[in-house]
Amino acid sequence: MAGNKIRNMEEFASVSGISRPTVSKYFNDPGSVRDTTRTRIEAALELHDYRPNIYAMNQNRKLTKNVGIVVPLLSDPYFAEIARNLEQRCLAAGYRPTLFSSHGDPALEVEVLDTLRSLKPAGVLLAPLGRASDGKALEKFCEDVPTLIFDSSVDQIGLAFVGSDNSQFTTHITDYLCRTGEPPCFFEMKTPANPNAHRRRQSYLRAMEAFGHTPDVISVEGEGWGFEEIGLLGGHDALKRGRFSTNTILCSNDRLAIGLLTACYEQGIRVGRGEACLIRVAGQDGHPYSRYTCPPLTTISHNYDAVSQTAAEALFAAIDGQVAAWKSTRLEGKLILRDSA
Amino acid sequence: MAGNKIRNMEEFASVSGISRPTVSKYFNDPGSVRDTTRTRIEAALELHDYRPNIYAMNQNRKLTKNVGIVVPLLSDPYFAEIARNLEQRCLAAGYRPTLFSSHGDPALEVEVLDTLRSLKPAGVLLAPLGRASDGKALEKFCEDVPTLIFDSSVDQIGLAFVGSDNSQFTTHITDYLCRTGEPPCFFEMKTPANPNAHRRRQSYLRAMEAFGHTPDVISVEGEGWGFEEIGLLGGHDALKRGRFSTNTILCSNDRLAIGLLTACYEQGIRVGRGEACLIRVAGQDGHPYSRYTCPPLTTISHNYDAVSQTAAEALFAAIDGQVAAWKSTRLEGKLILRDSA
DNA sequence: CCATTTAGTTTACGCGCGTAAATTATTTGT
DNA sequence: ACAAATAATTTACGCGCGTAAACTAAATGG
Repeated sequence: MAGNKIRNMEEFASVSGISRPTVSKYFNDPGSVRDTTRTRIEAALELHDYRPNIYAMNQNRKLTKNVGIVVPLLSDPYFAEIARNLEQRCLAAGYRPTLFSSHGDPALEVEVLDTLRSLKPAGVLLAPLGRASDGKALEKFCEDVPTLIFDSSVDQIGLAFVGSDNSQFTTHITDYLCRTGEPPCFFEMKTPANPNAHRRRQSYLRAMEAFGHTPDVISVEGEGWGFEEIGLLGGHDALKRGRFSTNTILCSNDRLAIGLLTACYEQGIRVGRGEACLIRVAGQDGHPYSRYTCPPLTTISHNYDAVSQTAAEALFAAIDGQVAAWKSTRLEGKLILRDSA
Repeated sequence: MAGNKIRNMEEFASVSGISRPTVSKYFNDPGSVRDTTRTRIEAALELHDYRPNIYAMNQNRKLTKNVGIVVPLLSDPYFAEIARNLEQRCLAAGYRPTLFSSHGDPALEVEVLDTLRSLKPAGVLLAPLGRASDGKALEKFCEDVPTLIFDSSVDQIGLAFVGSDNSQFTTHITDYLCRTGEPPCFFEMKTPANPNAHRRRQSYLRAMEAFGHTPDVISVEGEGWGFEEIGLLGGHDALKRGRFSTNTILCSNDRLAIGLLTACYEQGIRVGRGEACLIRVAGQDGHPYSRYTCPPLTTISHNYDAVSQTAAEALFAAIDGQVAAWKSTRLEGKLILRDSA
């Protein structure tokens, strides 16, 4: 870490007393050289602070160590959190993660995939935009680059899919709400960006039927990824019109619930399970901010750790050449009881 | 976009009827070749869908087109938003932005800078962690790589600093609060991660003095970047102990305010400017979620656009060789009046 | 201790492109 | 139309490393 400027691997090899091809092997996989050799190289590294030129490294390597992580919207703390989690796992596994956000824009998503191609990544962890995605482009990309799809699935593309079991989410929380009070209405976007939303509505309908209740779905207008805003406006409208047939509202996702809670507040409608409360509101996702709504939001949370671990490990296995048939893994969520329902 | 696989620039040059060095020139700067030549190359591009190998490109180029964007915590929507803004500007200017987060960890920040070095970026837009940053490491990095510091300044390192005028923020919103009700107490973290927090406290003290009021600073315990949590716990504690000497609380930042609002809610203390409200709460930053708190948060907002535009343009100018003495640009914030104060 | 396996060394080539120098072709201005 | 200026071509080299082949040295095992 201290000394002389080493300009390339040749020079570093000579000062470390090891031949360049062996040093090269070391940098590709430190475990592939003998202990004594590794020790000598690492001793030299302490003294001379050399790092291989990544451009030269990746130029001819069949496989780089790059891994792309793509999320639909990085400014959504849910995706930011899962991206962070995936990033750490990539680093721990010796890969070089690079983070991309589609910013909610299908055209940008395609551009991101294009950029990613030129990085020649060993693999990609991709959470598609969903409905709005350019399906053909995604499919083509998955043919060229080992890609694991997470969060929301699109056909059977890529190596595999890992996400949450949205049906279980909705069934479970609907069950909870039914057991503890009036059966819930379902508050959602009319044209959701994400396919998970459809699964959740279907599960709500099935669950309500199974429990012998009449479902009531309130679909609000609004395009794009500004869910809080949509929940706020749609919530105001639905509340004013008395659109909710029971005193309990299950939101399709937490961000929508955050907007709805604000609408309730602004209309002076007290939310929660206490005596003075008029309605109950629950969300779905376990959004990082759900703890800090007023009242704190009852929700069913993704298992962030398990989703990212399963996704990362599946990708790494595929990169290591372990072939596996396409499969879909959907992990259960955990109910988080707070004051809102 | 349709056809044959072109393997390298040589092949592409031959199918486009232009010599390779000229094609190389084109890719480095499309404007550097004659119109007729550019047209021919672009026609060939339509047919053959070729992109230069970025690793080979960057290997010998003195300057890559890479730009690093580093923020302290990407899961904070404030940083996510400003990062997105900067990213777009880099793309528009023909650079290849890469996003990094220090995840609130000084050790990770150093690692990020190390990774960045190996990318040989043309420039870096860096928002340091602040107090916890390894100052020596930052300084050394700035000597090696053209770096523009934004959001929070650390000495006089890098090309320049661009951020918000935190003194103006606090003075302005303190003034507003004094004019519309009781003068505010100041709610902050005892050991804030960010130097902006110190500026804000100082400005609060000065402003209160100037207005002839007695300042009251409530500094709560708590380490790290979980500001909402710190605001929640510290808020509960301060409320229970009656630590606030007036009915108005100015928070050092919006995330702290979000936690405090939750604490107020949980203690049944109604917040706002209405009749039935016991206290007023205001924040600082213009956090993306501040619109959705209950009540919606009165705050003073960063000028996201202006900050990122100024920062990006200053960096691009420096990359283009325009030398300029180090300077600090601090942009004014805009008061956003909502129901909380 | 010798035969066998495993790891390191030498030598050599090539990846895809940047870039420089010398030359030739094309565009300007007048 | 011709000289001057500008742009493209040809030729050639090198960047820093991956990687393959043939060889030699070191570890292993019975």
